[in-house]
Order: sequence, then structure tokens, then C-alpha cells
Amino acid sequence: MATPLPGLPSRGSHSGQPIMALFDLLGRRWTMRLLWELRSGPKSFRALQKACGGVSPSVMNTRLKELRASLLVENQNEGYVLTSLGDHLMKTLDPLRDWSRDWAAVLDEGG
Amino acid sequence: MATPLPGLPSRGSHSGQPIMALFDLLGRRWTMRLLWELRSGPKSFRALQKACGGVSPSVMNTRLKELRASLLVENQNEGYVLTSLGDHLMKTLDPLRDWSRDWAAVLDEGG
DNA sequence: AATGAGCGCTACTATAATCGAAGCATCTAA
DNA sequence: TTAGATGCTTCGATTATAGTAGCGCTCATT
Repeated sequence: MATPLPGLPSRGSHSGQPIMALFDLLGRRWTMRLLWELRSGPKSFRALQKACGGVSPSVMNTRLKELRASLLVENQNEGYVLTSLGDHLMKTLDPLRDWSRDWAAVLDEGG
Repeated sequence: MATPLPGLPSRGSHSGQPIMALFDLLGRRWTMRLLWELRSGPKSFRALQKACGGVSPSVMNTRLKELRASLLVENQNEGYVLTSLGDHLMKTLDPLRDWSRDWAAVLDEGG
């Protein structure tokens, strides 16, 4: 499956709109989790794997390739790291944590 | 596949952390796109399907069920609508559009 | 009352993504 | 030279998604 990038058609959209490519990318399994785990600093392939509860290395490697092609992650001496672009993305996503706490609260009321 | 909700283990995490449930939910195919298409107002099942370029109704219905269970979307007379919770989520995601434009620019430089 | 168009949705088979386990090649330290 | 860690690859089995067809319903028109 091709890495979704701005300007190219992505899963669920042929517009090439950057936001759609982003949704495609982030929507693949483990992508968000990988980025999430890298927020706290560099991690080796296996450390990352452990942190994600033992994902299969095949899928993880596929995701890491995509993330490298997207310039969100790179592989340095210390291990896999967020690029500044990736770091910025994660910061942009920060408000989601607050939102998801509210979400949990609302679901608790109803359930 | 069970609907990911805060407090329950989700794909890629057993912590039950709201943010992980959110990532699981949003990470499934077409979920983001569906929410995206509903931003502009209520849409019937079939209108939504058309807007998404003809997704298979089976997957779409699965996603819609999940989104209803998550209280992000509901089905009213006018059709499917974002709840206030879902609307707020989409607004929280707004900065992503800006980010993804920057992202596209950076990728253009490199490529 | 029949026709047709729209609705939400289900059933089914086929394909594609993901899982899970095993293992390879390389490097470093003992 | 062995033991451990590294980044991966391969492969068979499982699960999710795609794609097509069509059901049962309602409503407006004829």
C-alpha cells in the first residue's frame, strides 16, 4: 500500500488534499501509537515494539517506512525519533487529550 | 470488532486511556472522512456514501454504528449529523489543516 | 392500487491488510 | 566464540475492508 502524501490520491479521497493524506496516514494501524510513544524521546525498533505491547515487526516496519517517507520520523544513532515536523504534529494534536477526557466524562454520564 | 471507548482496552493499548480509544476509533477506515463530510451539515446515509466516493455500505454502516455508540454522530430526521461532541472534536482538529499545509510545503521542497 | 424513487441497511464473496511466530544478518561486549 | 542486542524479512493464518446485489420500508405521483 502506497504511502499517502499530499498531492497524491489517498484512501478515501482522490483530491490530493494534504489533510486527506494526513488522515490516511494517521488512520493506519499503529501509526498514532508509534508517534505517541516517540513523543517521550528516541526509541530503538525493539523498544518501540515493546512499548506498543508487542506489535508484529512486519506491520511496525511498514508504518515506520511510511513515517520516514512522510518526514515525520527518522532513524538516527539513538534510534527512531520524531522529526521537528513530527514533533510539531504531535503538539498540534495536544488539545485532543483534553477533548478526549471530556468525551470520557460524557460517555460515563450516559452509561 | 468492538467499538473502542474510553475505559476499555483498545487496539494497540490496554490502558483504557481516552486518547488511545480515540486514536483507535479515528484510525479505522473512513471514520475521519465520514466526520469530515458531516462537518458541512446533515447528510443521509446515501448522500454520505456518495460524498465519500462510493464506500461500501457495509463498512460505512459499521463506522456509523461505532460513531453513534461514541456519541459523535446521531441519526435524526434530516439524516446523519455530528453531535455537539462530534462538532467540538472536529473543531479541535481544525489546526491540523494548517499543519498539513506546512507539511505539504516541506515535502515539496524535499521532493 | 400500482409504480417508482428514495431511504437505512444486510448478505454475500473476494481481496487486502494485519497478526504472530520464527529467524537472518550485523554489530558490540565479555 | 559466545551471548546479547540491533534492524529487519518471510510466511501462513486470521481479520478487516471492498464491492455488488438486494430487502423492507416510506412517501409521492399516477
